[in-house]
Amino acid sequence: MIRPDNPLIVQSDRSLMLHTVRAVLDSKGHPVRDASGQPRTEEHPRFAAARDALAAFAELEKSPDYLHTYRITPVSVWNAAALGLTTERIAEILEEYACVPVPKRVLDDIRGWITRYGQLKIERRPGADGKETFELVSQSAEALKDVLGHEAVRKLVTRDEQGRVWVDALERGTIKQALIKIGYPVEDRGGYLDGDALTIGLRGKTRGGRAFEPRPYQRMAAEAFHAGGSVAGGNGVIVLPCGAGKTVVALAVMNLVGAKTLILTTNTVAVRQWREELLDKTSLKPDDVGEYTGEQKTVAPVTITTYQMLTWRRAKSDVFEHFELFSKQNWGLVVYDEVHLLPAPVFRATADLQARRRLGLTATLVREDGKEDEVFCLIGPKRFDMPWKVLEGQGFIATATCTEVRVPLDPSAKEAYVAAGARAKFRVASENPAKIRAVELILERHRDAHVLIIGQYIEQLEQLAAHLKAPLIMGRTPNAERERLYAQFKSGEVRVLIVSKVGNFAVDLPEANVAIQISGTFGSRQEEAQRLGRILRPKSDGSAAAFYSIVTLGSRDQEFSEKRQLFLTEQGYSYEIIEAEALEARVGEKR
DNA sequence: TAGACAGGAA
DNA sequence: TGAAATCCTGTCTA
Repeated sequence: MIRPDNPLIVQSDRSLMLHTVRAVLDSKGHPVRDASGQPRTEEHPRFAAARDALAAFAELEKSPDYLHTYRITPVSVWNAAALGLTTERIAEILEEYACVPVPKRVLDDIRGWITRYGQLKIERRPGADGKETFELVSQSAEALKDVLGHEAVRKLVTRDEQGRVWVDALERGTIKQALIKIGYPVEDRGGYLDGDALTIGLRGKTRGGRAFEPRPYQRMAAEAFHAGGSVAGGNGVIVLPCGAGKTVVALAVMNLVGAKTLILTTNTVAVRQWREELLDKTSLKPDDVGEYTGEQKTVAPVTITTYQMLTWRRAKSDVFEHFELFSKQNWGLVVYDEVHLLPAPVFRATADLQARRRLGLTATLVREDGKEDEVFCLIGPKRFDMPWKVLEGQGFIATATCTEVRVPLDPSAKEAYVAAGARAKFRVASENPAKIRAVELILERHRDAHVLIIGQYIEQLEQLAAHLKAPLIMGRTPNAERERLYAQFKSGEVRVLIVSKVGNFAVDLPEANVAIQISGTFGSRQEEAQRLGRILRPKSDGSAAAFYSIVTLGSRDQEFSEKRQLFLTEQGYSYEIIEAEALEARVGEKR
C-alpha cells in the first residue's frame, strides 16, 4: 500500500529512512515557497512517534537534518525479542509508518533471527559423579547440525553415542560467544547458584537524614530484571541515562535477590562512591561492605572491585592472581557497572561468572567496536530502558539544550591542516585556536553558570587554562588536588573547571549546568552521551542545562562530530547549529 | 607505615 | 584512524 503521508521507507538491505520534515502545502495542495523560492517545511507530524517506535528494534545510523537512517541488526532484533516483541508486532510498526510497501525480504530476515533466538538452549543435567554438566539442546535437529558444522563450536562440545551434545561447565560462556558469532543466540537455562543469603534492606531515610525511596522507574527496572529470564532471579542489562540513578536500581535488585554480592566497576573512585551509596541507603554495616583494590583488599559479604583488578596478571604470566575473589565468598549476584566497557578477558578467565545472577548497568549499549553481541550473550539481553526524554519530562533528569558551534579554521592553522595527512587533519582541526574565542563567548552568555570544559588534548587544554586562568584537571593531577578542585567547584569558589578525559567518568558534580566540549574522541557516541550526562543531574531550581560542542567548520572534526551526536539524536535531542559569527552577534546584542 | 613515583598492560 | 587515562605492583624515601 502506498501512503504518501507516512514518513518511513523500509529498504530491502534492512536500512530504514525516516523523514523528519515534510513540505508545507497550501489549500490546493501545492508546496508553499518562501521568498527565495525554497519549499517551506515543517516537522513531520508522525516523526516523533515513529522515532520512538523504531528505537525498540533498530539502531540509528545517520541523522542529517531532513532524513534519519536506521539499521535493523540481529542484536537489535534479539534485544527486542527478549522484551517480548514479536515479528508480527515489528511488522505492524513498520507497516504503520511506512509510505511504501515493506519489502518481504526484510520481514523474512527478522522472522529468521527471532526464530533463532531461543532455538538452542543450555540445560543443566545432574552429573553421575555429582558434578554439574550442561547439555546443548535444540528444538530442531537441523539447527544443531548447522552449528556443529562450525569448528569453533565443535571444539567446545563432546557428543555421546546417542548424539546428545554436552558442554563443560568451564565453557559455558565461551560457547555462548561462539554461537552468537554464527547467528545463534542461545538461551541459557542452566540456572544460577543461589549464593549465600544476605538480607539487604533499603532504608527509608539516608544516613544523611533525607527521605529515600527508589523512584518508580528504578523499582520497575529492578523488578524487570528480577523477573526476567527463563530462570527466575535474572540476568540482563538495565539501560538508563547518566544522572538517573543506576546505583539505586542495583540496590533495589540486591534487596530483591537477597544474597552476597560482588560489584565490578571501572576505577577506584567509583569503588568508593558505591560503598558510600550502599552504606547511606541500605541496612548494610561498614563491616559488610568491602573494598578490594590496590590500596585495600577487604572481602566482605558485599565486595566492590575493579575490572582491572580481576584481569590483572603478573608480567608474562597467564595466572589471574585475584581470581580467588570468586571463591572467597559464595556470591549470589554479580553487578557489572558501566557494562559497555566490559573487557572480554573477564569472561575468558572464569566460567564461574556464568553460574551467578548478573546485572549489567549502562547508559548506552552502543560500542564503536561492534561488540554489542558479547554483552548480549554473556550478561544477557536488555531488560529495561527508558528514553532520556521521558525522564526529562518527569523531571528526573535536567532539561538540556544541545548546540553545535561551528568556527572557521584559524588562519594560523590553515597551513598545518593542508599539509597534514588524513589522520593528522583531525587533530589539527580539533585543536583549532579559534575555538578559544568561542569558549569565551559561551562563558559570557552564561555568566552565572557552573561550567565544565571538556577536551581531549592536553596541550589544547593547557593553553585554554592559561588563557582563561581556570584550573585544569587531567590524568596526572594528584588525587588530593582533584578532590580540592572538585570541592571548590561544588562550593562555587571555582566557576569554570577544565577537565581532560578524566571527566568522562566517575565525576559526580551536581552543580554543573553548562558543559562545553572542545574536542572529542573520533566518533565516539558513547563519550558524547557521557559528557552530556555530566550536567543532567536535576538542578535544585529546576533550571535547564546547556551542552555545547565546538567544531571546526568543514573539517574532519565536523564529520566526526556528526557521528558522535547520533546516540543523543536517537534519544530525541536535537542540536541547534550556530556559526561563530552568529554567536558573536547574539552575545553582542545582550551586552 | 605512608606517600610518591616509575613501569607495564591492554 | 590515535591519544590519553586507568589500574596494579614494586621500590624508594622520610
